[in-house]
Amino acid sequence: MFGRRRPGAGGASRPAADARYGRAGAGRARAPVLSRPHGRQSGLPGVVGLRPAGGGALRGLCRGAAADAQRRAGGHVRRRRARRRGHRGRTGQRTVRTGDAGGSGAGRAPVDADALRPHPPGGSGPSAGSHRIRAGGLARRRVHAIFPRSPGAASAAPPFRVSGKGIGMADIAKRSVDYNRWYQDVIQAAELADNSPVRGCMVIRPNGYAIWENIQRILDAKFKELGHVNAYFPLLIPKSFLAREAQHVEGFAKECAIVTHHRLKQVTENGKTTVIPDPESKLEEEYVIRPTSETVIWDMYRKWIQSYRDLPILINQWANVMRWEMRTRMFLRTTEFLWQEGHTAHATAAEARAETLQMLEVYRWFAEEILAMPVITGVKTANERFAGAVETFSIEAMMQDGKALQAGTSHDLGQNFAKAFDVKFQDAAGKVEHVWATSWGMSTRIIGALIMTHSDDEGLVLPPRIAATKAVIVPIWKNEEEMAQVCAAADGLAAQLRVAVGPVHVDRRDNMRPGWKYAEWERKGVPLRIELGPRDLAGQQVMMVARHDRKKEAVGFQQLAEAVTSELARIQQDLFDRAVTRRRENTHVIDSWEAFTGLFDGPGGFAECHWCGDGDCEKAVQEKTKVTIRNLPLVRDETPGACVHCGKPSIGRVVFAQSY
RNA sequence: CGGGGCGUAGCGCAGCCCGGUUAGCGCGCCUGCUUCGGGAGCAGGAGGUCGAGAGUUCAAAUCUCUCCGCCCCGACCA
Repeated sequence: MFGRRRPGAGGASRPAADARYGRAGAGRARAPVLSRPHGRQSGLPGVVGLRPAGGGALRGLCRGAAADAQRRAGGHVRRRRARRRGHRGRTGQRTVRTGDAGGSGAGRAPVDADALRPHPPGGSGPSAGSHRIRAGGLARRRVHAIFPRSPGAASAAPPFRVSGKGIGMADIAKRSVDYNRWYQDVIQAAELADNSPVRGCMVIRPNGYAIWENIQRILDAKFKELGHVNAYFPLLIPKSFLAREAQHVEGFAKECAIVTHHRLKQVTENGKTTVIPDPESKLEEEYVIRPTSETVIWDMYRKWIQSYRDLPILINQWANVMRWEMRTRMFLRTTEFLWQEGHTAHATAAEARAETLQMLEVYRWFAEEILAMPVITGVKTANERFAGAVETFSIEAMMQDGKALQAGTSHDLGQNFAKAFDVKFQDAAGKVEHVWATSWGMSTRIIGALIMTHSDDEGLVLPPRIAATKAVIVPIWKNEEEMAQVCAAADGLAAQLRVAVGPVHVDRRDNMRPGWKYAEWERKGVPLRIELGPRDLAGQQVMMVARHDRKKEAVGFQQLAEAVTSELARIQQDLFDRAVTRRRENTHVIDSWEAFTGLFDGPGGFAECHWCGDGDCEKAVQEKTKVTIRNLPLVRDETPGACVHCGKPSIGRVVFAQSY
């Protein structure tokens, strides 16, 4: 994810990773990330001989298989046609998009977007003598006046903007029927993102951005704990910079947006006024919108580094980047995306390698502990290496359709960029040498992975640790008096819960019924729902319902904070366990080509196979089956065997899968 | 960038083939009343440059051309 694959030849065998830093398996036992590994990584034996790979990249043939799967299941296009036909052919019966028995949609209740917005104090005061509460805009404002939003409640305002029902109301396609459609539907239904007027770019909506903010907050804290600092480098990169590192330019040249002018000019043609780039403002040196920042950063590092005393430099940047992709998908591949890119400079190769592995471990920790997403840490093959890297490491996750998704990468850049940008330092002995570099990144793509790891046919499912709203309280009432009592109690409980578990929202909208609210919060992935009605109030208890398994439990007011805390922990663990189980069930040790093609013609998943280490052999597999080597796990079976494709000797198993 | 599909109200769609009053329907939205423990009911109402631009025509959502966008497939990739 961090970078372009290196298009050209790979290096010879590289030192392998220290197994300490990788967790390949379900990895309940975690390697702590708390301290920087000190000392050198001694040279380690090759994980597998990574041979020089041939030139041009061979790319994601993997899509075809997904397409097949989709065709099998009845694809998008067919679905649409069916809908159209349905309208024409069947008398009066509309074609319903999913299995919703509601059909006519008669059962949809109204929702008011305004209900949760703070109302201006003026003009919303209760008017004496009026007791009309429930209906109508004005009356609704009175409700808010009766129950003013407390400062506490306001500060814990939901990241979910409660929108009108018209938005995100589309039924969600079933995963089993149309996985791609389902993915898009979930994003729409949970209001995570929307298409923008700019091709291939998305608008990240508040619900989606809240997830990104949590990702930023948690990762940023971890980076800083490990000694990194943040900085910001410019969006525009002089075109010539890209050309400095041969592999790098080859990797990125095809998808750069280029700034050529600095001024627009109004022109009127056939009575229409429009704007064009002013020919007189053409730039002498054109700029490239960064596809990644290695070049600008290393140009600066040259100025900042003279002696070993200036090292290491451990800088991270939170930024947007742009890669002109042919085909885009929300979060997974957009023309512009947000990410974090770390760029470090070191005095020794060993230190750089240690940093690379340390950050890989950070990503592993983050994916597994925070996102409840099990990942395989490993080394990329030469074919899949970042353009300009000596070695690329990745974390790979399995999505619910069995395909792999690279969720974070960490690169050992060796001295490639130091040489390209002439960054040298003098060591303690007075010797001048190029510095050693790393870079590592995680992007908004991880949100796509998060969606595809946990969500279900009802909508988004979020692990509590990354969810912006941990729980939502739905008060239930029949009349004004009950409403007052129930809402007051809900506010009190919410205040306690906020202290215990963080953001909690009280959904006091009075224009929709509880059932509607349940469905809405489920779509939006809030991990826990707490129902509180008059009967509960009488018994001093609530009903607590988990989003992911709908487990329902009555909890007394006194035990609530504790119960919610432990229930959120249970949810977090369940989601992780569920994902681990799914991965295990869809991971197969495969030793014959027949079994290999059988797996990927059929259900798909991960295949642990022997591989000879030859890049051409890897490409041949890809061309035949659309399956690629995801990585060479840091912890893996190193029993010798025969390559699953060509039969040549192999010194260990690697992970094959179709990928996003 | 090649192949296919689709752009009509916030969402989902009909109308287009065969050009002709004020462009319809469901949901949502607004107003009122009744409702409220799993997606409420009735009544009234608002909302449209028919993706954009040219062209043909007395007349274009409808026919022609160009462009833009979205979706699927291929190529490419985080």
